[in-house]
This record gives sequence, structure tokens and C-alpha cells, in this order.
Amino acid sequence: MAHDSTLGYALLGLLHQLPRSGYDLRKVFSTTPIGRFSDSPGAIYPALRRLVRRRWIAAPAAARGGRRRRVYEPTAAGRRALSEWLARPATRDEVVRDWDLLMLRLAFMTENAQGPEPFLAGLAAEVRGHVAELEAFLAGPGAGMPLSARLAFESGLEGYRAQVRWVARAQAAARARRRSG
Amino acid sequence: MAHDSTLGYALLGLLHQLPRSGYDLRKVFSTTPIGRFSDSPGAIYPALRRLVRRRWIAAPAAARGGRRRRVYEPTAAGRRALSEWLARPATRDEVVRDWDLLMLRLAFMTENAQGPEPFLAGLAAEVRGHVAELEAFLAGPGAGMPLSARLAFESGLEGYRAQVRWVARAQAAARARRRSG
DNA sequence: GATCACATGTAAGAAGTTACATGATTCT
DNA sequence: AGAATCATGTAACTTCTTACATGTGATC
Repeated sequence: MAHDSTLGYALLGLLHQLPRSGYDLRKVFSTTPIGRFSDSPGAIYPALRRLVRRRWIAAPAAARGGRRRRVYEPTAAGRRALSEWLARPATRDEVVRDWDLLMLRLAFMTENAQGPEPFLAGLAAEVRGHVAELEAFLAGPGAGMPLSARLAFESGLEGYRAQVRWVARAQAAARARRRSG
Repeated sequence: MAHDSTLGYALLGLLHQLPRSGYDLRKVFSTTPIGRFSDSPGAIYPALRRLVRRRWIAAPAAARGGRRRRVYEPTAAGRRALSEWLARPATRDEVVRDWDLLMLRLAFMTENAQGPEPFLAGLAAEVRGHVAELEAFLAGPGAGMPLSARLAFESGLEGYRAQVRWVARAQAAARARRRSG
């Protein structure tokens, strides 16, 4: 099954938590600092129609005539698509280019059968590997960078090092949760 | 002057360091982990033509006939545009949605008159403000998030906390550099 | 019945992606 | 000459942005 955009999965996950209207979804984005999604109608409504076209969500007939509030909820296929997406392990490419997408996946993982532990294990490996790559670059070809460029590079490196520490704590928290029920 | 895309500024900055061809620029992106830019020709060449259309870069006539290597360099207007861009202070919105763009600006700031210190000062204020916002959310409306969602939120928070520490060190490094010449 | 908040939609354009096409040079 | 590599270009598609348009219900 072809995949949707980050926004598409964000909407699908939110609708899985609770059926909502496009307007509700916009308010989620405009009132919480959860992601970096735009609350613009020009993004949300087309994304919803995309999901409808894929038959991942549906609005229970109702609300004919005029433009009333349309509440969407996932179909069986939509729930399946969400599950499959949540089960995907983190790739190196996502670590480098799409960290937000990985965190979105994690955020919805409570709804998942296995819980976050397998995902976090894979993520830990990939993020450590990426830090090693960045460190190798800094020690090798990147050694002679001018001050500002080196500072900018170190910002990225420090960000990923923080994620290495975070993921270890996250794994511990998930383990503790599983043991204590 | 209207602004260009992140990729456009990346190209402009690189060409300011050293005149290059599109192919050279692609290799920069494919062989260094500096940014998250794609090395795809479908992004690079149209972006170069955009910069040419704006008269920010030019390829010294030469290389007529057939498809030979075309080496671009910034025009006077291009250098001016780069300078103005580098002089822009970091905004909160960029901190939240476009950290990479800020780091790109910093990376080219060695070429700048003032050096990175004013930029870093503004950046420090904005990133601290954003951390405070995230902490307020976690303590207030976000207090009841399920485990996975909270972990994902904390990943973001820890990333920004790491940037608060990084920016303090970066300011110290820039100060030390200025004093010691 | 005017006005405001709720709610959805759309058009135009920007910029990227993937995949393909093609010319020029160098190496064997 | 053939193959690999250097080098540029383009078409189709996707998705987002900004800005505008429009309908519906509640309140004054």
C-alpha cells in the first residue's frame, strides 16, 4: 500500500483516537505544540479527502445539504493501514531526514499491539549509527570547517546526541511500564 | 526582495565560498552530512535557474554549444542578497519550524561582516522561550498524555534543551574567537 | 436582521520527488 | 569503438502555502 504524507498519518492517528471534524483537527494543530503541522484549511481538507479517496477514513453520511460539520472516523482498512505503519521499524533515512515522522509514529504507538519497545530498540541502533557517522565526518573531512560552519554542524550533532540519551530513557520507561502493568 | 527556498540559499552560500557547477553542488550534498538536502538533479538544476532568473548568480558565458560544465558564481546582487539574509535575526517561527534554515544561515556567517554573535544572541533568546513554552504545555494541558505520546513530546523537548546548551557554548566560542583574533 | 464564530472549500503557485532522457569526455 | 563517468535537463506528480470564497448557526 502506497504511503501517505506525514500530515495524512497525523490525521489518521488523531481520528483513530477520537472521531473529529476537519475543524477539530485544525484546532489540535493550532492549540498544541505537538507537531509542526500547519492548521491551514488548504492543507487539512485536501489531506482528508485524500484519506477518504483511499477509504482509510469516512464521514458517516449525515450532514447532507450545505456545509455542515463532517465528523470523520477511520474505516477498518484505515485502522489496518495505521497498524502497519506503526509496525514499521525506524530507518536510517528517517533518522536523518524525517525525525518528526518517527516521533509521530511513536506518539500513536500506545494504540499499537506490541507497544513502543521494538520500535525504540531499532531507533536506538539507527540514531547511534548516525551519531557515529557525524563524529567520523567531524574528525575526518570536516576537520577544517570555519567557526560558524562547525558550530552549525555541532548543533546537529548535539541534537542527535540528546536523542541517544533520550531513547535510552524512553526504553527504560517503556520497560518499567510493561513490568508494572 | 522576496526570499528563496532553503535549497536556494544553500546553493547561493556555497557558490559564494567557491564558484561551482551544479554537479559539484550535488556532490557536496551527496558526500557530506552537512544538511538534509537532496542531491537530485530535479531539485538542483531548477533551483540554479531560479537564482539565475533573479540575477543572484551567473555562469560566465563560456561553455556554449552542447551540455558542458557550467560554473556559476554570485553576482553583486547575489552577494548583497546573501548578506541581507545572513543579517536576519532568528525568529520564533524559524526555531519551531525551520531549525535547519537557521543552522544554514549560521554556517555561512563566517563570510558575514558582524560574525555570528548577534545572531546567536537572538537565537538563544528564542530557543529558551520555546523551551519554556513546551515545558508549560507539559505541566499544563499536556500532563495527561499517554506514554508513547509523552515520550515523543519529550524527544522534542530534549532536542531543544540540547540546543539551549549548545547555543551557550557557541556564544562562548564566538566570543573567544573575537578576542583572540 | 446584522454580525460573529463555526466550518468547509478552492485556486494559483512554489518547490520538491522520482524517473527518465541525453549530451560530452575519458578510459581501456 | 564501447563503456563508464561526468553533467545537465525535463516531465509528471505530490503536497504544501497563501489568499480568497462561501455557507451555517447562534447571539445581540
